[in-house]
Amino acid sequence: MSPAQKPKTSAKGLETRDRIVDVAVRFIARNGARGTSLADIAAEAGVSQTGLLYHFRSKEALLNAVMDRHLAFSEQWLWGEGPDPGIKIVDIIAKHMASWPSQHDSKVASLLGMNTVVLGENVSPDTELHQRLVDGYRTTIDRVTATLRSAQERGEMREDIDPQLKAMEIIAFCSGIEAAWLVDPNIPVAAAAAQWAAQQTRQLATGPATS
Amino acid sequence: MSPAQKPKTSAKGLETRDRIVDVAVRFIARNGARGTSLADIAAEAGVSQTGLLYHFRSKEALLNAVMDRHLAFSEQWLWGEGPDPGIKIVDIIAKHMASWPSQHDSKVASLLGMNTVVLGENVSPDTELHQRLVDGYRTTIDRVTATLRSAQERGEMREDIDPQLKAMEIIAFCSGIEAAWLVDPNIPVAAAAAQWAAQQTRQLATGPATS
DNA sequence: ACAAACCGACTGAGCACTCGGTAACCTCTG
DNA sequence: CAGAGGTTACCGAGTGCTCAGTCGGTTTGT
Repeated sequence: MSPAQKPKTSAKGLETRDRIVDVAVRFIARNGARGTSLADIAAEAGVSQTGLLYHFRSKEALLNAVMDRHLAFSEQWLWGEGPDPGIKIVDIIAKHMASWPSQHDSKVASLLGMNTVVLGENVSPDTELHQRLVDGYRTTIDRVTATLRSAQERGEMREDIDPQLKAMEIIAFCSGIEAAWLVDPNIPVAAAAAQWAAQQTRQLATGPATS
Repeated sequence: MSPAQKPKTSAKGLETRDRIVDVAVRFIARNGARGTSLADIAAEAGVSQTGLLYHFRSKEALLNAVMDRHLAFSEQWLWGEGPDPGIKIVDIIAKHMASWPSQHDSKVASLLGMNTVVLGENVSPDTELHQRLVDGYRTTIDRVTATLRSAQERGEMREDIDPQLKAMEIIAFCSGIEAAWLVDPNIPVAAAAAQWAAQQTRQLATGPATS
C-alpha cells in the first residue's frame, strides 16, 4: 500500500542487512559504486549474492541505503552536538578530520566527499539517487550558509564575507581533502585541517585590530 | 625497439584520434570513466568502435591519452605564463575558474578534479593509470609547495604558514569546487573562487598590521 | 504451517576486445 | 604511366566475460 513496503520483519536479519551496508561502504570508498559488484560485497559480507538481493532488491536500493547511512552520519558530524555552532563549524570539521586516519575503513569517507566523489560517479543524471545527491549537496550548503549568516547577525563574523560563497568554500575544502585522502591515505589530513581551521577562524572572526 | 611504439604514421588519422579524445573527455566528465563505454564514445565521435580501437588499442590506452591531455592542460594552466607566481598562484587559479562556465563542455574539468574525481574512480589501485594519478597529484602538491616556499623566502608570504599544508589546502579547494561543479553546474564557481582568492591573498601576504 | 532468511543455478544484457575483411592512398618498378 | 604491393584507416560481425537480477528450492524460528 505505502510506497515503501516494510518487510514487516526484523531479527538478526537486520544485522545481516547492516553488515552488508558496512561492507558496501568500504568497497565503494575504494573502487567506487560502479567498480563494486554485488558479488564482491556479498562474498565479503558472508552471504550469497542472492542473499544480498533478498535484503536489497536491486543495486540501486543498496546504494540508497549507503546514501542513507552517510547522510545520517554527516548530519551527526556537523550538527550532532550543540546548537548553531556559528563559525565554530570550521573547528568542528577540523576536529572530525583529525580522527579520519584512525577510523580508516569503517566510518570513513563520511562527509560530502563520499557522496560526491564516489557515489556520484555511479549514477546517470536521471536517477533518483543522483537527485538525492544533488539535493543533499544543496541542503548542506544551505545549512552552512544559514549557520554563517546567523553568526554574522550575532556579530561573531565579519560582515564583508558572503556566507553562501564561504559555505561553498568550506564544503569544497572538505570534499577536496577527502578526495585527496582517497587517492593517497598518507597525506596529513589532520595537520592540513588544523592549519586551515585556525586560519579560517582568525579570518572569519570579527577580531580586534590587534595583531 | 623503443617501449612506446610510434605508429610511424600521421595524417587526418591524427584528427580522428584527437576527436575521439575530445569526446571521451566530455563523456568521462559526465559519467565517469567506468560509466562510459567505448561504443558511446565511438558513436559520438562518428567512428565505429573498431575504428576507435584502431587508434587506441585498449580502453586503458584511451584513458591514458585523456590523462595526457589533462596533465598538459593543467600544466599550461598553472605554470604556462610567467615564472614562479608566488602567492599570485591563487589569483591565477581564480582567474581560470572564472572561465569555467563558458568553457563548459570542451576543455573543462581540467585541473586536478578531473583526474582525481572522475578518472580515479575507474582504476583499481594496481594499474599503471592509478599510479600516474597519484604521482600527478603529489607532483602538483610539491610544485605548489615549492612556489609558496620561495614566496616565503622572498618575504612575500607570512612565515607562520606551512607551505605544504597550504598547498594541500589550495588543491583541495580546487578539486572540491570542481567536484561541486560536476554535481551541479549552476553553482557560482567564479564568485566563490574570487572571494576565496581575495581572502587567501590577504591572508598569505606579509601585510602591514594596518587593518 | 507459515513466513523470514537464506542458497545454487541460471539468464540476458552490456561490455571490451578480436577477426577478417575493404577502400583509399602512397611508392617503387617495368 | 600502369599497376603491383604495402600501409593506413577504417568497418561489421562476432566472442567471451562480467554482472545485475530471477527462479525454484531449503532451512529455521515462531
